[in-house]
Amino acid sequence: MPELAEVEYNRKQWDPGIGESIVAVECHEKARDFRKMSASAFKSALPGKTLLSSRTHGKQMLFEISEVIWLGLHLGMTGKLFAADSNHEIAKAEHFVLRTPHRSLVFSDFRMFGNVTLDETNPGEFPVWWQQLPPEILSPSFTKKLVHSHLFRHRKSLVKPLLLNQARFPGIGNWMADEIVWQMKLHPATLCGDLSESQSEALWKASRSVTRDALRIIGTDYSQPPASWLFTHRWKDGGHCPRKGCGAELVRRDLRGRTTCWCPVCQSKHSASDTIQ
DNA sequence: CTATTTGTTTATCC
DNA sequence: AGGATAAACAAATA
Repeated sequence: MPELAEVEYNRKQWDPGIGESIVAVECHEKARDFRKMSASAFKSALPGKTLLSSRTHGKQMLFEISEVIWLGLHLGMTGKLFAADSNHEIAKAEHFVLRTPHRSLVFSDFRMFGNVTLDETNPGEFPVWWQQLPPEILSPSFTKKLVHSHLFRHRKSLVKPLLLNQARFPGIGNWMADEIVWQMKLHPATLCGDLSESQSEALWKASRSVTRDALRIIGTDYSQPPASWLFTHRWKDGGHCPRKGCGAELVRRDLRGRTTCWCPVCQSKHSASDTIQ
């Protein structure tokens, strides 16, 4: 379930291996996750190097490895990272394992929508693709004005699909997008161009608060969010709106290819151009 | 057996 | 030209 908070949680699962040397790499040769490189090049690049640090940006992860190699990972739909014993046996869905003297760092992804990259740079430099990532939701440059310009540029788009656009809202995924519009009482199929000035500001604020709360609760130890979040009620039919004094039955419907859950009472349509088929 | 899935890229259309 | 959209990708689970 990797959106930015789940990605941050997964990144930390390899922390026990920071500072350790990589003595061997095992991988499944034809794993689709190696779409931008060959598995054999991947296998030979890392032994003898040391895992130095890690960071996330939205749903992207970047692991720094000695002599300036950068391991980029994306978890796709079902990717997971974990640390296991050094004698851990590589399973079918595990696309690679980094062996250190003390443990195995595992990348597992049964649906294979993930992605693996290696980049080499000069000391002190990040890979070009990393430098070009858009401003993170909680960064100072993710301003109210920036969100407003996104809404204007994509004025013909529906608001929920825009929230899933990684070039604009990096790290937001399906449940966070639903949570954001639910929090601001906005119908997910509202046309971006129909949002008022105050709704634009509310969208900026809600993006940031949902991001902050998700990182705090899920990103630290994968805790279950409280029952006051839409999150707790959105996964199957028959859930009820957790907002105080509401309790209406939630609607679950496909919106532009993604299952979307909203409260028909709190998030009622408010313009003729709101369409959901 | 079928329907569903927390993501992204690609092709196509406008 | 740039943006919106549906389809494709793959495999497990209900």
